Amino acid sequence: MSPLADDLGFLLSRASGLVVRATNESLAEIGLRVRPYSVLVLACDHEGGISQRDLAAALGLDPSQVVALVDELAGRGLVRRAPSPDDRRTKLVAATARGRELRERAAQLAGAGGRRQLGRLTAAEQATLRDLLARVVADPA
Amino acid sequence: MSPLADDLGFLLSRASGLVVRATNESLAEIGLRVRPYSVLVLACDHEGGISQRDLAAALGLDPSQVVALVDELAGRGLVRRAPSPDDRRTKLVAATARGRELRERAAQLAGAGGRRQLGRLTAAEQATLRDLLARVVADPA
DNA sequence: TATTGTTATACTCTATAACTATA
DNA sequence: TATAGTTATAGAGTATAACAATA
Repeated sequence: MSPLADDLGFLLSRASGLVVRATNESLAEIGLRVRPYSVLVLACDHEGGISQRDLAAALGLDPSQVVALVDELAGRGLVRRAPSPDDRRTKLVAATARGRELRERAAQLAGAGGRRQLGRLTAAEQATLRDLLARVVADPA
Repeated sequence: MSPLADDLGFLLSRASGLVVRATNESLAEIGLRVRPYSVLVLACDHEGGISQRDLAAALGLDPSQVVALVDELAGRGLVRRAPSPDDRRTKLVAATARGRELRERAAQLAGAGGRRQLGRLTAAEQATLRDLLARVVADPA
């Protein structure tokens, strides 16, 4: 008999929706949205490139969803697909110089967008929230 | 090592996605999903009915999205639309007896679904999470 | 046989614009 | 003029199934 405003699942999806929307609005200035941005971040942070399978796992997406995201970034010259030297099935997605350059600006914009909602919490509270959510999200393996 | 794993916005949308999916899977047994379920809850908790405009505000949706949700529940005889005595533009959405009956089972199922992810936190931690999210979500007015 | 990337498809969600009937 | 509900539409997100190349 708990009212909706106390429902953790509802609060979670509401908070997520607001933060994603605010972040998308900030990223619009450089023609990015949250999903492609997160792909760019992962590509930048893996020097030798990251396979689409690993990309999908890191983002919690199905590999089939990753294709269009990489296509979009590759079409803009922000990442490129390179065949893996170890396994010819695998394509390694790596950031280009332009991609790395844009990533810095993107990170600033994304941060500013998120703060429109999350700035209501102190730094300590944000850290608490981060720890709690990390445990909710963690793979129980 | 993943930098995204420290991003609060990413964690939020990931956690929300997992909880919503688990809840939808649980609710599938009675042919409901999270959104229609939340409408049913609000209809049940407002004895005299709630206007679609207030429903939209409470759920953070556009009024146009509420129409199909109410249609679906009304089509199953779980809620009904009644004209407001005060304003003939307004329709009050109220739960039927069948709606109230199903709501109890639905709440059990939704709770069980959410616990598949949120049960990793103690009750105290869940309360902390609830308070933090409530502040992120709150209207700053 | 199993896995990586891919295509295809369908359904849900989100976001707007515009219309109607009331106020 | 403004508001409540509605219709319509388009784009983004989610979920599966199946296929080709490779392991």
